Amino acid sequence: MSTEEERFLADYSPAEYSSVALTVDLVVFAVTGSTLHAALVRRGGHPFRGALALPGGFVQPDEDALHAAWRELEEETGLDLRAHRAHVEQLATYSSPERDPRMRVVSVAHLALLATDGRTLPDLDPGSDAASAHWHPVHEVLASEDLAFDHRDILADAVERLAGKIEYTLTAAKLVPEEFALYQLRHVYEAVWNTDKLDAGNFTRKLTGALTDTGRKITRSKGAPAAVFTVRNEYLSPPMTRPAAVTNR
Amino acid sequence: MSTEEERFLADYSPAEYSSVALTVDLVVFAVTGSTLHAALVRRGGHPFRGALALPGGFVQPDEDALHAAWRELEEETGLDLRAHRAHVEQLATYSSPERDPRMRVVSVAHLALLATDGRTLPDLDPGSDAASAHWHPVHEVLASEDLAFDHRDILADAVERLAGKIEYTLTAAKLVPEEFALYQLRHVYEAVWNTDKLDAGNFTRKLTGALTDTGRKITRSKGAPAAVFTVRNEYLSPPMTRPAAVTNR
DNA sequence: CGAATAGTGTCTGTGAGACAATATATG
DNA sequence: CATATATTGTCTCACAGACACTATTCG
Repeated sequence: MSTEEERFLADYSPAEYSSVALTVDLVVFAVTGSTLHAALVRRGGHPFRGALALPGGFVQPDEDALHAAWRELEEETGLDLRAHRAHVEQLATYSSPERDPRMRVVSVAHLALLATDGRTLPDLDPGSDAASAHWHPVHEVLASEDLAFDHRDILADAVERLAGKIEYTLTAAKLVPEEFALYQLRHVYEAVWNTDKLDAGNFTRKLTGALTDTGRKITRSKGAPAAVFTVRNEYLSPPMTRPAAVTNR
Repeated sequence: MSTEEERFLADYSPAEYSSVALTVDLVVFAVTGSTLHAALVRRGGHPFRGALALPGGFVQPDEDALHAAWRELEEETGLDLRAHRAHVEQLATYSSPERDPRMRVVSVAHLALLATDGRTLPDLDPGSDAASAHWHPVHEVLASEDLAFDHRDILADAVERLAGKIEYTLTAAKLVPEEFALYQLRHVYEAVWNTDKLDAGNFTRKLTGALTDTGRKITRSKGAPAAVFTVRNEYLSPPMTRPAAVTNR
């Protein structure tokens, strides 16, 4: 132990000081259609063999947790982050002494949002090892699947965080290309809130105030062409209101 | 290193694994009048000698961060938690490798709310050592004082978290006795939002829906007696709206 | 043309905010 | 009585939600 550390410990009384292994766990979300998906890993080894788990890894000595989250996002999913718009933010820290039966591991969970066009999910490194990540529909997983460690809690917390945050911010736009039509954004809201009751007309009216119209239009298979927008204002005022229906609080 | 740990590390590739010291930092809030106060410690030693800092301490091997926060709340402030209603929740984790110049310390910051009657602040162990905590007005400290480490960021994040949270929950009631009058709750909102523009009549109307009237009344120095309420519903729907004025975002 | 979709118009109910009015306490 | 305060009443404006309507595209 260095003298610096000894002086440090002298600051504290009593000096019970122990070290922990610090990891990040990632909740990686992407949307197709009106379904929210998460990138999950099937565990090959003990403990929780065969169960689904969140991707993650150690925080290194020279980086903070957010940096580790970005690095692991690239390493564990095999994503080319130059080709995909991505957003990462801290979720919460899980520190129960028993959360990993092997040793003390404290994990700073992060929320990662990947932009999609709403039709296909980003490729998750098909060539990597057996423990590579695959997309799973979130609300179905939460309803039926067993998850390793405390990853069910983390995943549920992540969904709730995102569901709440898109009420008063345009965080939903992180799940959609930089330029997007309103139906894409609407599908994100439906996917996160697990509902289909969003009136397209009212949705348009409520959101256009926070967006910039590029003047361009795009067309789907059928129907009138939709205007293409970019985000003007990160905050929504007044906020969107989540339908009371499917909300599981 | 135990065999368990070795097997554990084999899960990861590459196995760069390092340990960190894990601490909790506490943002302890209480309200008198319409002013939000935080319990802060004046640092005696290097680094940041003389600067104000948040109370905190190490997470011990057998406890999680929340438990450590409760323990440190009692130890560092000398508060008798049997005599004071208190609420503690996790805020965020601060993990920059340079946040403590002496060694790698990762801190899970927590928000602690102490109930007061709005007239006096809880006593902060007057008999303890020189580094004992004292109350400071939060918005003044943020405007003028230097804080040690990254504690200014943590304190500002805590205020913003609380300011946002009382918009859609009755978390403000954690800063007030279990049974309270509406003016007490209104003062909490004014203190946290750093404003005085809350109309008493409208405030009453908006909140009574989430409260239970005990039927009893209390009287201040002058004026009509105020009804005494308890919390019925933890969530506010529709939410309170924060006045645009003083909000510093 | 028929089907699907985008965006606008319209109506109604709810609630926020401003402020007046009333009731009730103290000194 | 003068003053302070709590609570209710009233009015207006803004907006959410429901839904009809129009315009525009594809097949």
